[in-house]
Amino acid sequence: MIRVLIADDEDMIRTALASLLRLEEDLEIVAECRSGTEAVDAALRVDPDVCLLDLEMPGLDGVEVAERLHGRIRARCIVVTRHARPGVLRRALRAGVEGFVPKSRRAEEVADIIRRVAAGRRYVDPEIAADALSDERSPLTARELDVLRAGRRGETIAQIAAALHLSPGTVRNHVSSALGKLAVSSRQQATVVAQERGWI
Amino acid sequence: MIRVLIADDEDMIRTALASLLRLEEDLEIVAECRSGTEAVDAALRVDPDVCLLDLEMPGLDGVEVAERLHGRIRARCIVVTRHARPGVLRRALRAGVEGFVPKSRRAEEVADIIRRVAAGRRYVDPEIAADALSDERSPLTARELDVLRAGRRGETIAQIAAALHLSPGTVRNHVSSALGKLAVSSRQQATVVAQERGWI
DNA sequence: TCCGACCCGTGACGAATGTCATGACCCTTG
DNA sequence: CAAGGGTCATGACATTCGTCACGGGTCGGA
Repeated sequence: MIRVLIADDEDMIRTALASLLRLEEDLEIVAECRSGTEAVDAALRVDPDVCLLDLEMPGLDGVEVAERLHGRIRARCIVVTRHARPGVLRRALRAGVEGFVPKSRRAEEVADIIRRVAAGRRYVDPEIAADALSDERSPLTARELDVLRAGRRGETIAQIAAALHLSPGTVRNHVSSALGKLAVSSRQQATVVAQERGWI
Repeated sequence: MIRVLIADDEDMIRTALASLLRLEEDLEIVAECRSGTEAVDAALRVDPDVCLLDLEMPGLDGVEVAERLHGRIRARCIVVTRHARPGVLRRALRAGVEGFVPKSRRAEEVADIIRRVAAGRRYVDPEIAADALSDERSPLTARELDVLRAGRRGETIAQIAAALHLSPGTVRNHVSSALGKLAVSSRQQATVVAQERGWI
């Protein structure tokens, strides 16, 4: 019996998937979560075999959840996303994710992907994988991405600095460096292009 | 037997819903469509009892599909949407839609809503309906919205001014006024909240 | 070993941004 | 008519932001 955690903030898709997966005799849904933080808590508590994580969630997104779980529990993570881009895939793989599925796949395939990942294999959507090979990687360093991510809702430099436990000056240096690489001139523009390319 | 057409461009949610509805003995899925135009064609061809239409679709959106079908066939339409807002609801009702369901509802409820609408009754999500009555309209003026829209990708004040044929000072005044109403302190934050509430 | 990259921090500078006061013009409404 | 709201504009002001130069630290690869 494969024990599965599902996290998606959209009730309709989450409950629909859960109902379908419950019909499978070898799968058991042990947790349904509607946010990233909820998913982390639940995963640490119930210790599932597989986590099916939506990427777009309030608070922590799917990849961030996988990062936090990676190494702490044995669960293997599958990230599901609406906008599948090569950059997101890379970020997910770096976070130790074992499965990557765009929502343009059919729901029927999800059960098989869960079984596959539970069996220790990986699953990466073939189309996205092909794109990822041919596509340019983010020129931004980890810290530069952190800073943009922490400021993506218009937070001030001071707030970003506090959130990342950095000095404001350091934050501005990272920002400035990122702006140069992206050839833009404001943080807001930088977050827009970074999001479009799936780097955040 | 209630004959149902489903239209949603996202394969995972559409196939998941279709599979669930197929389990209901009194429902029959007679068409699955991935775009608005496809939905119109299929509806005219198969003459379903109920159309379950996603709002966010490429080409024609759900409300536009309902408009085109209204009066031509007897099918009753239900619009499903991710971002349910009073404004959208008003538009849907004007288009002759009989059901309005946000994706924050559980999938299990969909079958009942379909039966209800097929029986000639209406279904409007209670929460959204309440919002619509209390009229949560934007406190921003037309110009303030224009300015935020023109700057939503991080454009500078000067660029916004040029785009709207205004003086930079005027733009800053509108921005400042909008920031006060939204209780935020930067343009980027303002665009984030305005977008979240569906005002931009 | 040294070099390069990334990371963290400081300080200073100019430019952009947001705030405020003020005044003008058009509307609509009472 | 008068009052009020929205629009447009100007100028002054403090703050924030992005840039630059600089120094110190770690770490991995040549």
